[in-house]
Amino acid sequence: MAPAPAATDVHRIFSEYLEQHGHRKTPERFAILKEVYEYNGHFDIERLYGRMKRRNFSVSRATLYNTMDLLLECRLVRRHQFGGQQAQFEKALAFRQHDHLICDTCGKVMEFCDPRIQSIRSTVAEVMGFEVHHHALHIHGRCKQCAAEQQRA
Amino acid sequence: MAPAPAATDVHRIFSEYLEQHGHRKTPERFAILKEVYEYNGHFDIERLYGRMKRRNFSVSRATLYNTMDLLLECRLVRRHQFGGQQAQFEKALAFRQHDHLICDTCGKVMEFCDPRIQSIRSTVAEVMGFEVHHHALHIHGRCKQCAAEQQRA
DNA sequence: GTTTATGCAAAGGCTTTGCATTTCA
DNA sequence: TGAAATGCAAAGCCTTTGCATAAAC
Repeated sequence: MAPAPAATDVHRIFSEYLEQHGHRKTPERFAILKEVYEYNGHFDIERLYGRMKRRNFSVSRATLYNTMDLLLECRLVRRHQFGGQQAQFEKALAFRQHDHLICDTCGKVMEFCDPRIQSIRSTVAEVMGFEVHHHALHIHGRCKQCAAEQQRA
Repeated sequence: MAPAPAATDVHRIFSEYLEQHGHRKTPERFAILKEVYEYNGHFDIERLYGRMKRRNFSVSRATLYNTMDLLLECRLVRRHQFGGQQAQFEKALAFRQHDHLICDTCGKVMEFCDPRIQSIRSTVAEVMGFEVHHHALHIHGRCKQCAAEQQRA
């Protein structure tokens, strides 16, 4: 597992990305980046919006959406569509590649890693002539706790 | 691979499901089922709506959404969220378990099978104490054709 | 000084909901 | 006949867009 990058690394990566693509370095963009990287786990735009407002750095939802696009572009953030209609985000650095377990009973999202997914990717690339960029494996079901609760009832 | 069930099998499965759950057997429901099973590949609600209207069996969008929920419930249909905001559906019987390759350039969705995904499911169930119901593996990237086109340019 | 980003509010797209009408059992 | 399904339109979310204002370069 790669060492967790410091906040300054992330800042630098974003800064260089903006520079190389002719985007401006606005305080909003860096504030959002910072906020995103202080978040553990998944969050949606509304939650991020509320949190930044509470911390007295209000940004508009439009800017949040725009900036998330930039962060996705430079791979500092990942986007997921777990179930509902709103996208979930999470920081992309600092954590090794992982996939998701989704409890359809309580909505909890857990992470897991399995090296076999890498070999599947390689096989697909080879057999289908497909250039793999990324993947998402979602395993749905019922978590341990919910199964236990069901048992008691 | 299980033999492809005839239309009558599917009809019977749905019929029994409706009966056992105290739902009514309306002509709309069976018409939708039939339409869904005549579809090859993925489709969204709007497409299904248009197709049924053209074939002179108009149903409301509301009924389509309601009926798809029933079909999902009895596992005759699967729902996917590939990229955008609208759900994609496909019939669930007649095809073996498969996963999806999504070309982010042209939007095409292809299918593939890999037995290793089954062992991942088993491992997750065992190690995490998770009761697995179903999964979705989406591999994103660029398809052969789009890669070739890119080459020429 | 230009050009790009921000913020707000309006518009958009997909899905759900409410309610009157119809239909199944 | 009574309960449930249908259809329509309105409302709900999440997201995108348009445009005036503000800010970066």
